[in-house]
Amino acid sequence: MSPVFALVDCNNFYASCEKLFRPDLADTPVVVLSNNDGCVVARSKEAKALGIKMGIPIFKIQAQIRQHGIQVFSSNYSLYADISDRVMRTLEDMAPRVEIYSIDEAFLDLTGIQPVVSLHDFGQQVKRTIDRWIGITVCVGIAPSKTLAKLANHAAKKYSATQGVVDLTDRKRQRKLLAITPVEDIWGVGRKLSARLQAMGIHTALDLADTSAKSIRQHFSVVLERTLRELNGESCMELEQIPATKQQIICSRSFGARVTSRVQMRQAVCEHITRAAEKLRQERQQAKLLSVFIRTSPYQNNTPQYSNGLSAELSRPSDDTRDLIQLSMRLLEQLWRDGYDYAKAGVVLSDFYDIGTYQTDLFDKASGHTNSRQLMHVIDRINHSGRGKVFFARQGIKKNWAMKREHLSPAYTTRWNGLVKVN
DNA sequence: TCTGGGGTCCTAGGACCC
DNA sequence: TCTGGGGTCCTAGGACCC
Repeated sequence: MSPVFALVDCNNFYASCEKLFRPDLADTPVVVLSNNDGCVVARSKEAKALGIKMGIPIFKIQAQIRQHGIQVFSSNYSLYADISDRVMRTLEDMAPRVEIYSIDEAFLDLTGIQPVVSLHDFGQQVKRTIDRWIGITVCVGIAPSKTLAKLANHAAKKYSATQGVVDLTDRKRQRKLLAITPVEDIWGVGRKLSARLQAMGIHTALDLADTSAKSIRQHFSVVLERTLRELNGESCMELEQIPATKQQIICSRSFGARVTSRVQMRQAVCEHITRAAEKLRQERQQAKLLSVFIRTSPYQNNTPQYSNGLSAELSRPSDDTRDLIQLSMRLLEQLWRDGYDYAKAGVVLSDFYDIGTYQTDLFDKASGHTNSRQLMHVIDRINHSGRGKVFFARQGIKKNWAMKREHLSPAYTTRWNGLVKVN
């Protein structure tokens, strides 16, 4: 049976989440900012209509914000993650196999449902249900490959006549859409590839689909060859229900204010490594390799620049925050140079092992901390309870470098004191 | 003054071995 | 002493995505 995929994608997701609890903002332009209130990462449809571009630094649109009364929000990930969960659970109730692809989109496997219910009707039903139950608007694209489903979803978003659902299982409709799709709008084709393709005279998705797979393979790579095949309706990417275990965990941040002292930098790295260790334990993995990097701002070209990173192995894989802090502090001491305005620091954990599978050598001493597992478990539980935080002294208390979040909305769904009040 | 963060996959090239 | 080629493994860097 030939496969059928649906891509369900939430419209303007972060902006929609912010509006969900603020009915007064229903028709107001809303933008959501990146961490540190740096640039715009989401826009409501009203903000898009005003021409606010994705990724633009906030300071460049101050005039428009004032002029049009645009509402600005710092990103509130716990809110978005919670709304996302509700959407995904609803999808899982409606389709037998679901791949959660990102915080705001999911692929569904619709193979074989056709004789029972029309694909278009099913798409409409999904859209209606998410709208009624959660209050989030989604668009649905349906096609025989993931790449085409993405394209169908784009079309559903772009053309209002589709009412948010496009069934692209028909070959003729596929080619019609491909013909009016610029090559850079294809999933998997970014700026660089697009430029090279244009130079070869490949301007539309249809141009790419009609190029020989062999020549694309030669000039580019298997990745683009796969994209080409998918554009022709040949499914080369399967639905992946079970998320693959991570290969690496990165925690990094730009500072809210420049860091110039070693003590503050230690606190920041400590904080990152602590978060990374939490994520690692959530994955039920232990890491053997740790990297630390620090750098000044590449945008400040009138001040001296420094950027450096170092990696080191632990003697054995660990998920104990104390081991990771210790090693990261050693690396930081080697990296640190006085006299710079540091803008960002981060840590990377990699080389993962399932807990208990690492082969120690015969003469390895018994593991470092006897109470490690229990202690980390207790710390994680307290920190997730919402009732308070336990942290390591090194993380510091007065954090001048902490992330800027001046426009944060309340935690409507995950904190009691963030609950909406009805008067 | 102010420009995000967290990932994946693929390829080329060097090191090393036989 | 000189010369050759094939294979594997690892890493860095590039490109992409949301």
